[in-house]
Amino acid sequence: MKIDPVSILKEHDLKHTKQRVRVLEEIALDTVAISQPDLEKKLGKEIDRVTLYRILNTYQEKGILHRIMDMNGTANYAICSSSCSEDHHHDEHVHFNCTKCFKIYCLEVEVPRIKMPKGFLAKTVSSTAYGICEKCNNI
Amino acid sequence: MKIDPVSILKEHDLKHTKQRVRVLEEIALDTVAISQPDLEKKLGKEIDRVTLYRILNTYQEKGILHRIMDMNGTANYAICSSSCSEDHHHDEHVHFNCTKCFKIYCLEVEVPRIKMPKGFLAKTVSSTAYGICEKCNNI
DNA sequence: TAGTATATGCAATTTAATTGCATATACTAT
DNA sequence: ATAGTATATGCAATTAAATTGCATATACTA
Ligand SMILES: [Mn+2]
Ligand SMILES: [Mn+2]
Ligand SMILES: [Zn+2]
Ligand SMILES: [Zn+2]
Repeated sequence: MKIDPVSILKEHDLKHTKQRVRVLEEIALDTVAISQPDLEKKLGKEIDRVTLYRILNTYQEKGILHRIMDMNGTANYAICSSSCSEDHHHDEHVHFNCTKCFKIYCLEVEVPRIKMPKGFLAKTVSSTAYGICEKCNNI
Repeated sequence: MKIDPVSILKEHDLKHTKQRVRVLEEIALDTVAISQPDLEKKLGKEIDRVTLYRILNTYQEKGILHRIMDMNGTANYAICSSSCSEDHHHDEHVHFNCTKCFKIYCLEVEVPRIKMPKGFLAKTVSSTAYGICEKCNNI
């Protein structure tokens, strides 16, 4: 899937600023999710820390990015599927968190349906597998 | 299941201190997991913040508690099933995170088996459902 | 091109987590 | 019961993460 930051911004009625474009570019570079700390490092002083926080929040609200928390409570971000919108995300795929390289993959695997106990009404389910990723397996 | 802090400490070769007992008591009060911030509030100045961090860490390592991260990256703690040990946790049940009261429940539901793509080796899978809990449903 | 709305950067706060060290406490051996 | 040893605790200091307020810069509209 090709990412065009500029048109993504247009589609979501967001102003076109170089910081916003930059963040999308950086995240689109790799297919795996990127952690907020890594993102900060990559961007260095191109973008103010606070601005980055704000951009990531807006992107998440608008359905441009989805946030995946890793086992340490660190935020990771990945591009949403094209069908996500402000009101509703459609990113119910399984995530894979490598315990060696710590990368987080968005797998093309649907989150399995889970039968809830009486009284509990599940709206979304998140499912993360922890283990060794394909790259780390081949080393 | 009845919780006896003192014997739990014995079983795991941990020194019996009033702070450790206190933490276990507090967590055992409710069947739902308790968040670290809530725990801090409850304990007030009975226990130093740093000590609490350390106690929670050792309990987790020893397989006495398991940690569940909520959607905001906040740590929540719940008693482990009796079969958990230092080397191996057996807490692969589904968690339910209420989006209204924010409580986290350990459900008696096994995490479903997920088929991994070639190359990915899953060791554990975590599964959390978000929605409205039984209590909030009845209000 | 001027006017308006909002995004950005910077400084200041607030909150969370970690580290080092002196003292207190639990357990062991006598 | 007591003394000796190991380690848990509390406190102070650091480090790191996140939030807020506000002045200025920038993008879009008319
Ligand atoms: Mn994903
Ligand atoms: Mn649990
Ligand atoms: Zn890996
Ligand atoms: Zn609830």
